Amino acid sequence: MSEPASARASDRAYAEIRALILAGEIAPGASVTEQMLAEIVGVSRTPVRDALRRLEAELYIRRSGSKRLLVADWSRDDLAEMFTLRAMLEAHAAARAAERIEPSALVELKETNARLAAELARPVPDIAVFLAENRRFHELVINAAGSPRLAGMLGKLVEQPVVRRTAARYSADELRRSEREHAELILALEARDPDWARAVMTAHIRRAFHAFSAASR
Amino acid sequence: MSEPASARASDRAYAEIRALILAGEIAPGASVTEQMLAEIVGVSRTPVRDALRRLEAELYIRRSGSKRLLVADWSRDDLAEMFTLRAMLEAHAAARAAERIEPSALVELKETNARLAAELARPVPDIAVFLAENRRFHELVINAAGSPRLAGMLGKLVEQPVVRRTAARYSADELRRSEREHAELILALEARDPDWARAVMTAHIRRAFHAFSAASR
DNA sequence: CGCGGGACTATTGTATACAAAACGACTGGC
DNA sequence: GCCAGTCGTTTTGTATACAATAGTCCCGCG
Repeated sequence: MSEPASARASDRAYAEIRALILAGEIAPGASVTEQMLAEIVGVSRTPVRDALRRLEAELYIRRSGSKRLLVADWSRDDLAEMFTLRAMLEAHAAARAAERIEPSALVELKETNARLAAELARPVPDIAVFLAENRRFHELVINAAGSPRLAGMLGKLVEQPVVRRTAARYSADELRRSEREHAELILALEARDPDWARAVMTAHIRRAFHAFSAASR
Repeated sequence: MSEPASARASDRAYAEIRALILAGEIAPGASVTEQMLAEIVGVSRTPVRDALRRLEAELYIRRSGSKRLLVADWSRDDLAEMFTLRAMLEAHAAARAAERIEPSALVELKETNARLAAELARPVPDIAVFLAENRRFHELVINAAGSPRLAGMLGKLVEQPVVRRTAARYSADELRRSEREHAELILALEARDPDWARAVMTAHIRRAFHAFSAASR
């Protein structure tokens, strides 16, 4: 990861608090105060407030009674909703990408999926590496869509806990399936066929959703 | 408008700055400083910064070179993108609403569209009233979809300048067409037919988009 | 013993002062 | 005359102090 520990205190606060929530170290539904977060991160309340605004916009945090801060606790329905929205938006992104992707981006997609495949081919694949490459792959597709608003919306959705909490439970078979679906998406993008790309992406995400549902029942 | 001038300074700042941008009183692409905004609103920089975070998340404001603040200047492509995303998301909302809308919400929808129709029937319709009822109508549909994330995303998209800047240029005929489309959507929702509802909403918004494009060419 | 009111406390919201960084302009050298 | 480096100014970022407000707890009264 080796982040340069961004100079901005508010960025550090954002990253750190978000990491705490994603790692479950804060406990979903728990109430937090600006003060305690400030102490954890080691900065004053000002940058923490800044970070909280962002986290609130991204639904990692809610406000109860317009005051108290609660960390998000997603219900099964919430997760289903996220997957559904993500499927719709990311399928749209794939379709747009098919119409306008640059050759260089296609190359990068292939390289990324190759790294992902290589990891899976190892005797004991490192899930974290898989997730990183997977994330990178989807990010490339979204960027290729050339729609900043879409990218912004998806940015908030994609990284949400779902992936992290569940990927560990995916079977090796599921992971290889992902890699093959990525490969097919690349074919669709190369063919510049938006309908095909949309369909592949929709199937890819909805399959992941059901794999997730089954695994976490 | 008669807003109760919310107790929170940051809310006032948010509303006021947003209004300035929407009314075009700040000039798209212009650069602003926290200080000057603070003076305009009559509060300190702190709540202004708070408001700016929100406005930034909603893309009313960008940051150049990761520092300076610029008010958004939407290109034709940006506007097309907003309409496209809105059409997709709101059509989805309509489909979900068809499956789960409450009878009471249906009644409210009818009442809202009736008020909208009544306004159009007057000798000189007040566009502001039309816009308010129109907004309310769409809001009801979105809420009936029962998907908070979807509602959040659309909230940011729907109100964006498009509506305000352009509705004044819509012909009376266009406005009546909107009312009829709303009526058809209500039929689709009553029939609990998601596909129908989706199609009507898609058509409704894409028609509005093209009316807008033609009017602002 | 239960209920309401009021003071206390914890927490958020706002202002101000200060630090760091970025932009711009000026000057000196080449 | 042009480029680069540096200094000053402007603007953002952070800390701290203070104000307002919501939540709670306890006491007194019915």
